Amino acid sequence: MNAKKAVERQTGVALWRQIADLIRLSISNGDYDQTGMVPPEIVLAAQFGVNRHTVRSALAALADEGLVQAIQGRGTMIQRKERLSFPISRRTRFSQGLGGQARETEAKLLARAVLPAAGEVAAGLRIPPGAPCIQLDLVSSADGRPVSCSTSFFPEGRFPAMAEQFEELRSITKAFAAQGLADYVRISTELVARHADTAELALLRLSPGAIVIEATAINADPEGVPVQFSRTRFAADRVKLKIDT
Amino acid sequence: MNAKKAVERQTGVALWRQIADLIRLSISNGDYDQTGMVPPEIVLAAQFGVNRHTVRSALAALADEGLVQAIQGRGTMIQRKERLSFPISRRTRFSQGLGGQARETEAKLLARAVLPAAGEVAAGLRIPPGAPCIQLDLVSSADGRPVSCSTSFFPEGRFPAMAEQFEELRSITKAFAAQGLADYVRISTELVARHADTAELALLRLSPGAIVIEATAINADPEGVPVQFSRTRFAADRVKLKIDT
DNA sequence: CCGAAATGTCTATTAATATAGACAACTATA
DNA sequence: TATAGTTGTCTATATTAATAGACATTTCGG
Repeated sequence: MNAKKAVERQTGVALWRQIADLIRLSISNGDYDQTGMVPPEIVLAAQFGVNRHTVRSALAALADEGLVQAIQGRGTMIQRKERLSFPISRRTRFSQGLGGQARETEAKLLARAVLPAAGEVAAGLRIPPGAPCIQLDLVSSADGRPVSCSTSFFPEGRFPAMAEQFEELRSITKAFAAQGLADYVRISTELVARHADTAELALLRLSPGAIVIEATAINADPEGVPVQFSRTRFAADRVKLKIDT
Repeated sequence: MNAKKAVERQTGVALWRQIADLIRLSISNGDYDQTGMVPPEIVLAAQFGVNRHTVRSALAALADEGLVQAIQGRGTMIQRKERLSFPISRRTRFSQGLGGQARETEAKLLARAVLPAAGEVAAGLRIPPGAPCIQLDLVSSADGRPVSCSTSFFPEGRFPAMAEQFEELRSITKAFAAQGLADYVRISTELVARHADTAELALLRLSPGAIVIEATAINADPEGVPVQFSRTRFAADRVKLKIDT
């Protein structure tokens, strides 16, 4: 359990960032729950085998994220410690899924468009390439912290008012219902983890070098006809995906 | 689709590493499939808004991974481009899951031990804390490339010969069968993505800063009694997890 | 066989990262 | 109210990362 906290040099990742990532991990693992504080800078410096100033750079980055707060004379206190558990199942719904974990969830519409379906999207939705589909870009937050950003495609022929309905109802599920689809299930999910790109860093308010989990999913009506192709990028340090089989 | 390839400075992640990660992503996305080559260094430098030497550092890192090979006068060729699709379902089995994607799969036993079950393991296996369990550490490879490393725990009371059987049969499924358990299913899976630690970098032969997907899973016999608690770390740039619901 | 286009190698300079040490400022407690 | 323990700030220096430019070397097509 007490994994050796080692950092490596000349890897293209600055020591202070490696250390910040490791401390963030320790916080979310609950390693410091007894005290509610990060160990003193000198102790951390010894643990990682670096200078105290290097540790200070790491802690400054974490303070910048709002994860910790240093108080002169006392120490560095942990402000926040979250990793929302996010269910992935046939019936995944964003806000429901988070259950009682967040007081408030929000889905914000970033962009909408109607465009001809390209290869992957057309194949997933099983519509001819070039057929019109509606694209919605969303950012979902829990308690004001962005958790994921997503791009969804819906067949325009079947759900022409998807964008308007979503804007009014603030929910994909309700927008489907308003257009005659009472229920839908997930028929396919693929997961990939990678570094966040610049757009994602901004949308999810991540620090550079952060990780996103990209879930490419297809939802279908009860008859199995695809109704939604979506690509959701989760902020990896804020969520844990729970797969219900 | 043509996402803007932007890099950021003063982030603690060297530009050459950010660029290497982006190029690796482009390769696995198939962006360069038409030519089978990476664009010329000058072009990449212009795209990323950096000096040619910085791009060269990135390409050198990728060449070090064996992903590309530069040939003077011709260009930089893509050597390898893989992302194994790995199914996650109630009946996930490592070698079966990879199907025809790899010619050869191998599971190597790194370490074995008998130890008292600690909190999380005991809870997952539903045995009293302190009850003996068998720990097996494995590295799984496909075609000689490490794909994942895992730590599994089995209740010693029920499967006392787990380690020996695995060593002989080279398969968890067969080792279970040899001890009277013909079938088992996955009852729980949790996924988290994070940076690889030093041990994982070595085991999976990753370059520093690489990402792992950590899957914490519980397998149970047909009656629903847990038989295995496992924590598997996948090399994120080599796999795509496919969830069958 | 020439020249365009690509990678390889070298030098020099600037900016960012990391180390080192000293001491000030603040907190909690004996 | 000392004092130990902690964070904050300053200076100085060495190492690494990034930029800039020049030119050599190799490949390939006209």
